[in-house]
Amino acid sequence: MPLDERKLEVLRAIVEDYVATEEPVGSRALVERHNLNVSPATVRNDMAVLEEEGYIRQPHTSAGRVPTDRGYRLFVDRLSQIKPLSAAERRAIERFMFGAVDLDDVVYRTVRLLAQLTRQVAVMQYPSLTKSAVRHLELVPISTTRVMLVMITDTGRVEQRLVELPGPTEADDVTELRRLVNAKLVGEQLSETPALVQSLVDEVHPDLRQIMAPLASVLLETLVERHEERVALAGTANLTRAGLFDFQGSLRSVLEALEEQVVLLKLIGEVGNDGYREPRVRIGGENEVADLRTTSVVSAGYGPGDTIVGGMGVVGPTRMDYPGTIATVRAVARYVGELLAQN
Amino acid sequence: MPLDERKLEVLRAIVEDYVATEEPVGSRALVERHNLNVSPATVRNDMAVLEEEGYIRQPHTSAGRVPTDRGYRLFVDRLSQIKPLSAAERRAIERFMFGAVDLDDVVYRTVRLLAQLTRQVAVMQYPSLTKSAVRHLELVPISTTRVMLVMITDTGRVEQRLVELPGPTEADDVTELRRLVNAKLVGEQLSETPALVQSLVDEVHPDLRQIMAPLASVLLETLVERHEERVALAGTANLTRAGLFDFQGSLRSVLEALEEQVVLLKLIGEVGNDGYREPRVRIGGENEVADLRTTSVVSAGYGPGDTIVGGMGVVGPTRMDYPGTIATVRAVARYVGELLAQN
DNA sequence: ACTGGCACTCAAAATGTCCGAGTGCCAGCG
DNA sequence: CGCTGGCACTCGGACATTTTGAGTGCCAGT
Repeated sequence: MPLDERKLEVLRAIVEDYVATEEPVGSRALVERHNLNVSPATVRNDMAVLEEEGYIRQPHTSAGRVPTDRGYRLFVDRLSQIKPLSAAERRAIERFMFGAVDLDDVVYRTVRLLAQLTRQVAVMQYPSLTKSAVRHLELVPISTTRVMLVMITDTGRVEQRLVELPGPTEADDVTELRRLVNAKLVGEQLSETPALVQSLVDEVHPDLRQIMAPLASVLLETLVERHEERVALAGTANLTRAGLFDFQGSLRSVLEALEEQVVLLKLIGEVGNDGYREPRVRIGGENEVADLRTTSVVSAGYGPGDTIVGGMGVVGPTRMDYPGTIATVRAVARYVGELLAQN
Repeated sequence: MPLDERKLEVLRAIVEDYVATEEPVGSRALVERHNLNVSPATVRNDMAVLEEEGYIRQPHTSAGRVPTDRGYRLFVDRLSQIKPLSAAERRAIERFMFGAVDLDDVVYRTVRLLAQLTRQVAVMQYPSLTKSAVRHLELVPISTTRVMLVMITDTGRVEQRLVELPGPTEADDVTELRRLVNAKLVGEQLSETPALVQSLVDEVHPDLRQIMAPLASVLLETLVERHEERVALAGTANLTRAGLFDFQGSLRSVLEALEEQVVLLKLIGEVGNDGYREPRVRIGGENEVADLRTTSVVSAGYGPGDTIVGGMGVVGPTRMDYPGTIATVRAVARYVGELLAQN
């Protein structure tokens, strides 16, 4: 049965009231607070239909109704519109981010900001390497057989790695290597580099090849592997606020899931993959991570200009203020994007 | 009144049982489980004395006894001896740490290891800068008016900072600056550098002074300020295990405290200051952080050889297995120290 | 100095009672 | 035909009451 206008209105009212009060909402309370111009009895009939269709349910007979995941989904997709941020919130964002000194600091401030504004757990992926370009490569001799490789990307990120050389090496040779490597790689997207590194090894003067080999393998490691997989987290204390009712007793497993960086990446990271940066909402069971089936996730991609270098988002109970949260996540993601672009 | 041998034995038994069962322990249960060769009535008398002296207390009349902070303190100081680690635990440490690729990875693995072994919340300070020495400074031109300063320390840590120059600058000048800065600072302890930076500004050729000034201030910032203040955290999920009984409802504030990096530093960081690296135990109210009055902290310094570059530790309910926890923290701190020394 | 016995206390669990919000259904109304 | 008011019914939560048992303190006896 298609839901008519009023039934949708009833669903919206239920979601809003339940989010606000945290208590199952009954027909009387509903007509009192929202001015649907009908009687409780009518609402009850509508509720019965909504329940049949799986949008709401009763915790027990003779209790009020509570939205199901499906109900929230409908609400998010069709019944809500994103609240514009208040002026106070806009100011808070600027104040909070003002004076960030380096990339780590930006990330750190952002998660805390998000956690504070949404009063939920905030997660943010460090800018992914693969989407950024090489700005400079530095080779620093540590001893005659060791060199520290330092890479700086255009997102301002710095990676370092130790390289063990096969034998004692002249400072001049190191300088030459530095020149070669920079000439070849600076300005390139990281994702393009593996092929280039290979050609470096092939083209290099035979005298240097022995040294180039280990350097190349470390380079590859630095450029592609691992480590783009870092995630910052804040606001776990907010989990206890939502507390015992949501997450019924599974608070522990939620915390555990949040500590698994890999899990978080899956959650937040895949935002960027489709090149779509607008907030995305996953509600309860829609979530692939079993431990987070009692939570909803609102995540968005961020990055300078048109590129997306990572994701950020918020994890909270399914009973959350979706319009507000979505708006906040979007605003913060945009702001950080601008910040990165200025660099 | 001085406590005789048996009363101490009773206290030890109470602590051990309470830690094991999480329930107030009564006189009968005590004589049954430990073979003190006396009757419950006798134990009751001893308990009365222990209570008078403030080592134990009753949650309510007609309940068993529970150790107080003071009781735990006595237990830790005089009644317990550190359990040697089991072979399995030793293996776990090695297996877990094997293959760590860089400093960040070592820290990350260490906290997770600690959290897992102790089944509590683990905290670890990133190796502090002040105790380490400058290995190399690099200046990378980003544009004509911007330079990226990269510092590498002998603990393998890398710090970077952007420097805004007052005007367009020649590459040659940058090279010259790099030479000057390195000549002056490489090999010096970070704590010694502020004076040297000042002399750099004074001694530099007047042509370069204009450029040196902003560089110097950023240098100072990088060398001393902030940022040595980073902390890694793991195992917050373990808080829920101890759960509702300990931390009575203050779980939230504990989580909040744990998110405050500054607080954690105070907790863990001061270990190194006295140059003493053995585990230190702070029990309940002994703790200076108000939000952590319901917890105990076991912390130790770590570092290569004789120097201490940071602290690590464990936060848990006062009702914790002190001998085991102390042993684990000590062993892990030592292991990490050795690891750093090998570098 | 220790023990067994006894009266007493009190929190927690079990049981019972009541209340009201909420429901489903139905007959009547516009 | 859709909405409404009315009514009987359900059931969880709040509250009061009782029961139970672990634990205590104290004292007289060995």
